[in-house]
Amino acid sequence: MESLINHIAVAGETLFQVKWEAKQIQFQETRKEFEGDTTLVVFPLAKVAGKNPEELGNALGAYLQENVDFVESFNVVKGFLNIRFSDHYWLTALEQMRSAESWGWATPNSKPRIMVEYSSPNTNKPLHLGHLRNNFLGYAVAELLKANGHTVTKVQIINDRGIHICKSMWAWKNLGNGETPQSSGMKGDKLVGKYYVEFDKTYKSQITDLMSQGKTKEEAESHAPCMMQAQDMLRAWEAGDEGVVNLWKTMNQWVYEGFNATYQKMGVDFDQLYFESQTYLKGRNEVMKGLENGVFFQKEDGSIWIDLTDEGLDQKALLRKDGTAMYITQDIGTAILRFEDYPDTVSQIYTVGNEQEYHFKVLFKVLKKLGWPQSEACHHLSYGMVELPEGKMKSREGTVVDADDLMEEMYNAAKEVSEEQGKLSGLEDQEKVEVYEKIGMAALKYFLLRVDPKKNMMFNPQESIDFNGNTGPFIQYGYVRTQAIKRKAAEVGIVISDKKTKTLHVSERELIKLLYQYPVILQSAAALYDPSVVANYAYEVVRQFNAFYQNCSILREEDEAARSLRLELCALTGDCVQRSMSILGVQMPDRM
RNA sequence: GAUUCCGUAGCUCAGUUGGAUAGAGCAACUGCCUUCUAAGCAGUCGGUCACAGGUUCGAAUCCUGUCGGGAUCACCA
Repeated sequence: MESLINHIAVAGETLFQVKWEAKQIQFQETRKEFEGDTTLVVFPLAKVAGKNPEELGNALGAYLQENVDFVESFNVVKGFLNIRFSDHYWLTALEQMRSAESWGWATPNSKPRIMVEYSSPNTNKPLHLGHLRNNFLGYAVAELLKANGHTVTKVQIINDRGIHICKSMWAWKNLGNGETPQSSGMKGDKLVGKYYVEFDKTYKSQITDLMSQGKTKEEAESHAPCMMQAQDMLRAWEAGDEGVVNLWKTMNQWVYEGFNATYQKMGVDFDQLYFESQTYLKGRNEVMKGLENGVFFQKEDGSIWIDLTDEGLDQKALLRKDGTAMYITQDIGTAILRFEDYPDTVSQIYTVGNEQEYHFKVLFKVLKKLGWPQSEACHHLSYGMVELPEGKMKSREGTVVDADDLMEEMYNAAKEVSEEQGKLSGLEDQEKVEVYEKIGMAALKYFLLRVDPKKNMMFNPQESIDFNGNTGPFIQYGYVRTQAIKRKAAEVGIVISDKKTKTLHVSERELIKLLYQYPVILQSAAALYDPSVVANYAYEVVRQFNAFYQNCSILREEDEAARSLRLELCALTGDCVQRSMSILGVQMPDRM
C-alpha cells in the first residue's frame, strides 16, 4: 500500500509534471459491484493536474499496471480507479499473517500503563442491566487497550459509604429480625437491596403521616423519623461508632459476596479495588492543600470552591461548609491515590454513564490545577442508557432488569435452543452446561457491545435471546465450524502441506482481505475506546467465512495445495475471531 | 432557558480524514441439507439519511437555522 502511494506520486511527476500531496492520494474500499481490491479517488488528483478524471484514471491505471508488480489489472468508473492486486500479493499477505505471533496484536506491555475504571457500584442494591453495559464495556475497553500493547490496570471504586447504605442499615436494624443471607437463603446483595426498598416504603408512609398532620412536603421529607435516624447513623459512622461500623462492615460484606458471585458469572475481573470509605478523607486533604496553594477559594460560610469560569465552566463546590466530603471530593482523592499507587500511569479511563459528563469535565480540570498533568489524557468513557420497550428502568416502578435474573434467562434460552438442535448429544452434562453458559453470555454481551457506546440503546428481551443473524451465537457458530474442520482434519490425517497454490477463489480472496485489516481495526477501535468496532468486524469476518465455507469445500478438496490454503484460512479465521471476541469477554465453545 | 449527545428501512443497528446506485440483522416472502454443523448460505421486499438552507466537482458525513428525543446545569450521589 505504501509503495502504491509512492508510485502514484512518481507517476504524477513523470506523466503530468505535477506534485500530489499525500493527502490528495485517497484510497477507499472498492464497492463490491466493481472489480478491484482498492479504489483510488481520482477527483482530487485530476483537479490539481487540470485533467479529466476519467482520462487521468486510465493513464494512471496503465502506469501502475506497468510499473507495480502486484497490480494485476484496473478499471475506471467515473472518477474512480479500481485496482486489482495479483493473487500472489494476497498469498504473501496470508503468509505474513500466518507467521505473525498474534496477527494484529501489539507486543504485550509495550506501551504505558492505563487504568480503566468500571462498575463503581453502590453497596445498597443489586446490579442491574445498566451495570451489565457498564461492566462489559469497561472490561472490553481494558482488553482492547491490552491488545494494543498497553499495560492495563482494571480498577473499581466501591461506593461503600454514605446515606444510601445507612438507609439499608436502618431498615435491617429495625425491621430485619436478624435476617442474614444464610438464614434467608438470599444472595447478600439482594438481601441488602430488599431492606433499601423497605426503608423507602417506611419513609414514604412517614412522609404521608406527617403531611396529614399539616406539615409541608419539605418539612415532612426532612423530619421523617427514619430519615433522621439514618442520618444519625451516618454521623455515628463518621465518628467511628463501633456498633454502627460493625453493622456497616457486616452488611457490606454480604453485598461483596453477592457482587462477586455476579461478577464471576459476568466474566469480569479487577486488578485493584478502591473503596470510597478509604479515599474520601484523602480527597478532603487534597482539597485543603489546593486551598492553601491558592488553587481553590473559600466562601464566607466555609465551603470550598473552584472557579472554572475561565475554562468556560462555572464555579463548583468541592467541600461543604461543614467540611464534609462530597461526591467530587472523594473522586479527587481516589484519582490522586491511584496516580500515587501507580506512578507510571499515563491515563485513567472512567466508564461511567453520560449523565456524569459535566462531573468529569470538572474533575479533570481540578486534577490539572492540582498539578497532575496526566489528567489531560484522562477520558470519561461515557455511555448511553439502556432503555426497555416499556420505557426507562425505574427501581420504584419495579421495571429494573436484574443482572442475575437476566443472565439466568439467557442461560435457559441457550439451553432450550441447544436441546432443540440436539447437536451436543455426545457431551457430558458438565460440558453441556459450559456450552450453554458460553452461548447465553455471548448473546447478552454481544447484544450490549455491538452498539456505539455513546448512544442510548434499546434492550428488547425477545431480540436479545435471538441467536440468528448479527448475534454473539452467530459468531460462535462460525468459530465452531473452523474448529470442527480442524478436528476432522486431524481425525482423517490431513495436514497442512508445503505445497502452495497459485490462484485464489473469490471468497478466499475476500476473506484474506478482511483478515488483513485486523491490525487497523484494533488500532482505530482503541483510539475511539469503542469495542463495537471490534464486534462489528468479527461479524463481518464470520459472514465472509460462511460465504467461503459455502463456496469452497475444504477437506473434500482434491488438490493438496488448495486444501492446505483453505485449512490455513480456517485456522486463521478461527484465531482472529476467537481473539476478537476475547476482547469483548466472549468465550468460544468448540462445538454447539 | 443554557450546554451537550442523538435523529439512517416497519423494528434493532452499521456507515469517522466529505466520494460511486446509503448497508446488515430481525420481521415478511423464495430457493438450498444422501456432500466439512442449515444457530448457515443465496435471493425478493423495504429509504425524502428528521426538515430547510449553505460550502463544492461531490454531503448521511462539514457549517447555520428549525423540529423532535435524551442527559446535564445542587454544599445529591
